Amino acid sequence: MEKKIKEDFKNYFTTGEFASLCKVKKQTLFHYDEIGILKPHIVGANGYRYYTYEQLDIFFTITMLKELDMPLSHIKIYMDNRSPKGFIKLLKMQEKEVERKMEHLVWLKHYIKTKIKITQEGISVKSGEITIQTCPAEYLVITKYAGDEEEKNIATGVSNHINFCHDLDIYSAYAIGGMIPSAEMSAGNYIYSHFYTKVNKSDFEGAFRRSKGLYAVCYDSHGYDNMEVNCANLIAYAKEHNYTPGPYFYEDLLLDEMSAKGYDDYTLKISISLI
Amino acid sequence: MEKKIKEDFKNYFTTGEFASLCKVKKQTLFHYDEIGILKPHIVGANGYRYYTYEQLDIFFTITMLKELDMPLSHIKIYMDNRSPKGFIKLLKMQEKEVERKMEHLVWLKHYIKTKIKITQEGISVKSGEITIQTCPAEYLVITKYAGDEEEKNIATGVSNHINFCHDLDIYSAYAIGGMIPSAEMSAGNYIYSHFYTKVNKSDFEGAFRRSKGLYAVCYDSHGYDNMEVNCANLIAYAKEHNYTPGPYFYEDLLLDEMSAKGYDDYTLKISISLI
DNA sequence: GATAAAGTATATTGTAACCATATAGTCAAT
DNA sequence: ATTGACTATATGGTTACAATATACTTTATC
Repeated sequence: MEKKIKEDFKNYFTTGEFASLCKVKKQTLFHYDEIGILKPHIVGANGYRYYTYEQLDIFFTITMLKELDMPLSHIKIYMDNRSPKGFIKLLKMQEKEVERKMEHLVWLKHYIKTKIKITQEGISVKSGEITIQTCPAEYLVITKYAGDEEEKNIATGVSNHINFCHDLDIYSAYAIGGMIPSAEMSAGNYIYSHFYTKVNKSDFEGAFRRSKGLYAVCYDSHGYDNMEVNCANLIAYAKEHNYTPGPYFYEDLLLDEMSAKGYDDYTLKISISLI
Repeated sequence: MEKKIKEDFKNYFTTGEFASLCKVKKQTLFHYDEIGILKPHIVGANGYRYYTYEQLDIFFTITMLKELDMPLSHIKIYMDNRSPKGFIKLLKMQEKEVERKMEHLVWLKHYIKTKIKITQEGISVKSGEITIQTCPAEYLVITKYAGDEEEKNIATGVSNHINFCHDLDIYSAYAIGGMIPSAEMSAGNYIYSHFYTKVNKSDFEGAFRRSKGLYAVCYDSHGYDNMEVNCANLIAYAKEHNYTPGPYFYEDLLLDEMSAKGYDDYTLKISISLI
């Protein structure tokens, strides 16, 4: 009797063997058996599961589908209605899914690279010091931030800006920046007039072009507290050197909560064009 | 008092608002608060959570890390020890992760395309009919399947083959094929001598080259049952047409359990070179 | 100013796709 | 015959939330 069983199942894999070939735990196979997406080809009188080598390919295909985020429940639905034509249809859908994922990864890579650049700039600066930089043109998606004084608050302004960007499918690695009219500043009001998000020219037709040229730039690695002073310093600096300060301060956040602990350690960049 | 609270929190987002900007459920923010990776900037006396717009960027960065399969627990560890330099280190690691994922997707795409091709061939064939095909050269990773008769069983042979392929980092979209010596076949034995996996020439230096040229090919869409008959027919056909049959039958599985329900609906392809 | 509608909080349970562990039966080898 | 290796089922745990229930706050409306 023992001999007989051995003979019968010689060409099959036990759960452990099959799992090892699949490079997964036995548990996974139990689970797949239970939910019915990959049942052993036969089950012995002893309750042992026996798999064929053809089933290996099924397992790998299931793995592929899983990697493309298809839930096992959907795989189950497919398996219950499987057919050669259905399989091709499924594969073609997955092919598109792969392409979507690739595009997303390309975007992610760009996002990461940009974050690295921003953070490196944030690390390398001296706080409070004013420098003159020749900046290339930059493109900004901007939204006005005004409304009557009563309603005015940064949250709704930023919210509007974010929604505007989302509607345009724009998700930048840059934090939201703020524009402060230098005229208002001179009058003693540090008030945002616009919020912006840096984009590539190609990302949005109607992007605002921040012209290239000379900018007076000041960094501050102690958060927002000295912003007014920094702005005043920039204006003073411009006038001292016989430049006319441009109409807006640009406020950029370089180091935020992701690398600094608390508002007081944020690193900000303020720039104003020199004319 | 009410007015006071309103004033205080005017520039903050409530959980719901913040969630909507992040395009997630409030629950997610509760969860992040609970595990400590993204706590609201302040919590009101009423217990309400208030988030700043700067935290949006944190949320998106966390999302990015999550998409690259970093568990929230690791993100938490990072957040507890965060620093600008640490952030750059993290980002550079994620950049590599993106590249790994892209490579995998390239492979996946190839895998899917190959599966489509195989399945389409499987669909389009007429069962039992013998055709002559001019086949291009193909490269196979092969492992011998012999040993003394006692130990001989398909499971261990296939297992050895799989492990051999895995060691070479070869994961083909092709199911495992079998080579049957035509001499043995003529003697009445349908016995595999080798198992093989189709690869690209570049995948493996030592790949066996299945030479290009004429092949007699027979498909069977009713599983393994008629294999011996099909092989005999192929030999007969070759001789009839004054060809010498090559040394091996190649047995390929085109439609398996992934598209067919049960052994009897598998579609197989047998080919033998004509000399 | 009262009430309803909308939003927020906590707490509990549920989900997917397993993993870990415990207990018990089976098989293979000495 | 017994040991060690393997199998089975069953139960609880994990991650990253989602759904739901209940209670409290705030906002909007009459």
